[in-house]
Amino acid sequence: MNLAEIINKLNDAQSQAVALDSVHNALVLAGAGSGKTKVLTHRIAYLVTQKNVHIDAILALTFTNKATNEMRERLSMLLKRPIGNMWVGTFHGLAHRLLRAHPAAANLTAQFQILDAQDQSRVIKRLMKENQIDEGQFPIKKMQWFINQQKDEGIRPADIDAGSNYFVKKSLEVFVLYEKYCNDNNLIDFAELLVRSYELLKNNPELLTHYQRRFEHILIDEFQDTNTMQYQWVKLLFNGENKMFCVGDDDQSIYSWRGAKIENIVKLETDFMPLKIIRLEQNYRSTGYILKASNALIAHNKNRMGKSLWSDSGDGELIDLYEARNEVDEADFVVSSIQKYIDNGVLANECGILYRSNAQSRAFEERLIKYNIPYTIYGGLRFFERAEIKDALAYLRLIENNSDRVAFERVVNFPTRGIGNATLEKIREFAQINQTHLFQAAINIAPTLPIRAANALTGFIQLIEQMQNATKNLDLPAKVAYLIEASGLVAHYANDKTSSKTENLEELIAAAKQYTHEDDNDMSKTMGFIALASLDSSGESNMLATKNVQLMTIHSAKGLEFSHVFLTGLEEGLFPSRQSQDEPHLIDEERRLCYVGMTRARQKLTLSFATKRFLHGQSIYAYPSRFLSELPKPHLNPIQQKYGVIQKNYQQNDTFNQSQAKGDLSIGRTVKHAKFGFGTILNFEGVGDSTRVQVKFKTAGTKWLISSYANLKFV
DNA sequence: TATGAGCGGATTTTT
DNA sequence: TCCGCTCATA
Repeated sequence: MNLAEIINKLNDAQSQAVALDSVHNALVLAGAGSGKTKVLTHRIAYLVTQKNVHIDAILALTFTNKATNEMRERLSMLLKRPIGNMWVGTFHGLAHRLLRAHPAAANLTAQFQILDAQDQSRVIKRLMKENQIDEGQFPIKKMQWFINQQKDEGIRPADIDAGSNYFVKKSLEVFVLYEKYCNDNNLIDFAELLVRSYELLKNNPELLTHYQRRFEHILIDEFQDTNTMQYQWVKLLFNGENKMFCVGDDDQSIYSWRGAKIENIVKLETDFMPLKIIRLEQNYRSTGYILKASNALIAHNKNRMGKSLWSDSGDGELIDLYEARNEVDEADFVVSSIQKYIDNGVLANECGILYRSNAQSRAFEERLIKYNIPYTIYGGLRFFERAEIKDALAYLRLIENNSDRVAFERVVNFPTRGIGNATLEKIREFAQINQTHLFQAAINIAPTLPIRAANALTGFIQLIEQMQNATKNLDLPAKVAYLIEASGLVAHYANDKTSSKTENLEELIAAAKQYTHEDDNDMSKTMGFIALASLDSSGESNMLATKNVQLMTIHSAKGLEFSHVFLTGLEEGLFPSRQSQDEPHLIDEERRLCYVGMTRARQKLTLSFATKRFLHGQSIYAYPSRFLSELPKPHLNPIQQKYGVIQKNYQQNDTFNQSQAKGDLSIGRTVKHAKFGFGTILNFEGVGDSTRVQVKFKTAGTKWLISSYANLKFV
């Protein structure tokens, strides 16, 4: 491939980035639809074919497996060869690879296993029960959140000073128990993959030097999504000789609640000098009005790096805006519009229905069914997260490695075989005292048990041993095929005709057949497959090509595009969500989310909101989202409600935060509550006796109150 | 050990 | 309202 071939189809900014000199590190601010993946892949192709950089000297990091797969595919096409075990992967995937390559130096045995979020929760739950920590007071979710948050920041229990905060104290206690459990059982959770591989390099200078020298070029996708640990991780690999090439878009940062730090983009300027900032602002995706409206929206955010998308593809159609009476009306409008598009030749899978929260999908589903339009909903359990799949994998793990505790606990009594809690406790206790693993403990303890329990347990031990023997010489797919039968899983689900569990188990064999094992040389094929199941739980090497209308949250739509997009539920309290209402920085993130949603559309964008919505078992009245009033009116095409209700001129509510009179209630007004004291009205919704008021109290925090009960006094 | 009543909680979820 | 989880019961 020659230079012209690489550069030809790029615009100025893109080719400037691709052919950047060998002196600078780069921050490429790539707006939505500006050809970010193209720049990344072409940069690599440029380095390899023009600068004679060896492909092993390149480290390319993404966040999702989807992005990784796409990049690998495009790269092998550009380079016209398979890229095999080139270091192109997700942060977690490559961290995992490092640990597999050097387990001992990372204080792990070679058989260490990944603990996914579900397993993690189960472990925490057990530990809390064993140590009499009350789940009611200290919810498992919160404990799990606490632990992961610390790890994402690279914080170990020893680094935490709980002070006098009882909740932190207890959380720390759980953290300590959890960490001990993981260390004792060779378990690595997602966050730990990063921390541990970071420590591996940090504590082994010669290893670190090796990788610093090896990776002459480090490229990172979606840089705005890096968390503290990921930033530290790449910073550690940077020695000043090698070059960083970061691509990101601060306006599309929508995961700060998961620990992503937009500030990392700013830190680049000091930590990776000399840095060249390149902006990709030409958009190849959306038509003019969509782009201008999106620009206008995001301009309301403070602290941006600054960027303005433009396009030469013309204004296109105006953005439709529909005010629905309720969520059913909204769904009917959206689905009947889709029907019209389809009738006019638009492919159903080019229509995307986007919403803020999963609960909103229901109304759309019902309408789609009514109109007989096939649809696909994204979200929910993914293939490798399904119970029956995890059960099968647990058998596979146990056969592969008897000492796998998580696997043992999962299937020792599933399908049920009469091994109860009492027996299990004895096994755990024996293992603890004798410093052995559960399977060995089971073997030792079985003869000492009462006859029924002894038989049950011996049955399980023999089952595993027999499966081990039978599968010794089988390849992976045959192994899986054998074990789903022999374990009794297939039989267990056989008479369950309502679910697709049996089909899923069959599907697991297909997944095993497809698994290529090309880039995991440090593991056996079986181990590689097991790891893949944790690291890429989607179970699809590529996004399923469907002909269906696509329904998903805006978060999951990031990175996707549709010719026709419906961005729905644009109501205060829903989008932006109620939880973000008091916090300007959270509102900014909601606004970015809205920006992401809008910029998914190529040709046609339709926005909608409902004045009344049935949510959590009650009707909620809501105002149109403030984001709507931030869009330039000339770019919008308000659509008259189908049932002839007079449309309110919501655009008059230009600044939502300003006082909106409603009887005595007005936003910003000071009130006094008998118990909570003085406060300011932040918001209110509903009418008559069901009016709810949000008040920010000076001392009692922010609360929603029913105004007819709260007896607020105006001051 | 399988089922159902009763409960609390209900944004978003890359790995 | 609806889902997931716990606990009591047969």
